[in-house]
Amino acid sequence: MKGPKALSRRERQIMDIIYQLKDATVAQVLARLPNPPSYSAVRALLRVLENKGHLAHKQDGPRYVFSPTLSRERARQNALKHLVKTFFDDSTEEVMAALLDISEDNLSEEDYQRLLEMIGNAKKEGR
Amino acid sequence: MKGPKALSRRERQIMDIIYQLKDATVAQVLARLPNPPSYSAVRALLRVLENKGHLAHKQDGPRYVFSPTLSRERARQNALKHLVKTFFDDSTEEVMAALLDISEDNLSEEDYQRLLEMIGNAKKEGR
DNA sequence: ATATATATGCTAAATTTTTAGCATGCTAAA
DNA sequence: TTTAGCATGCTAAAAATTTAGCATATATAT
Repeated sequence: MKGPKALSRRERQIMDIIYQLKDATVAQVLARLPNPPSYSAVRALLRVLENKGHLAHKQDGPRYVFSPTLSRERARQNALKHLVKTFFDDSTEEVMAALLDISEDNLSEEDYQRLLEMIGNAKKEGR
Repeated sequence: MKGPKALSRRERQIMDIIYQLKDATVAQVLARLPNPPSYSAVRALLRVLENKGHLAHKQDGPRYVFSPTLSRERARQNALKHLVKTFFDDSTEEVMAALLDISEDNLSEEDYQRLLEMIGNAKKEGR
């Protein structure tokens, strides 16, 4: 049961939507897909993703609710590592700079304070 | 020409490779592709990406060197924003935590110092 | 109880992606 | 200069993805 890691275009879009929502019904996915195809098409894709082992579903009343099989934490780590390697030469500092750049409008005094503390703690523990 | 943003599986793989290398020849891309196809196949994909406006090439001696049309900075921002939204609920702090987590083994005392300074500066300017 | 709306299961077709192959040109070395 | 080695341009087939449609079940409201 070896799955190739690389998802197709639609599969990737769907996984992203579900990671964002934590879990989702067919209708929720459909509503968020760009150039949305038919309801049937979305169901087919979800079935494919489930067969590939990327999603699982549970019944919720009359409908299915799909969620990722990989934990959010692991998925995050993988995605972040890939990003850092692809766009930032594995430089933590450059990522930090970019992160502060895209965040700055939304950060309060207290937010900055917490960020400083986080790094302070990491510094202590990480040695 | 306005192209749809969503790339196919191979296209995405190739773009990632080129973003990582800044620019690349056919051979370089081929060498890094998982389950590498033929040389011809890679060239075809590069041509497609160029037609879609994602890549441009310049001649370097006998061969082509391909590079992204979108600036590294913009590409970074887009990718980071997408990641933060998809996996971190748009929470800067959670991203920071994850970043520190995957980085901690590689950070020196001085690195931490610089990170603290960066945030200190952002705090000042960002208000 | 019946009609309506919304689900899923399954199948097959349309489209896109991915790939390889052949022809040709340019560079470099014998 | 002739030849071997790579490079590209182009074309078309193979494979995978993406899509829609029909049959059927189930809940909901009239």
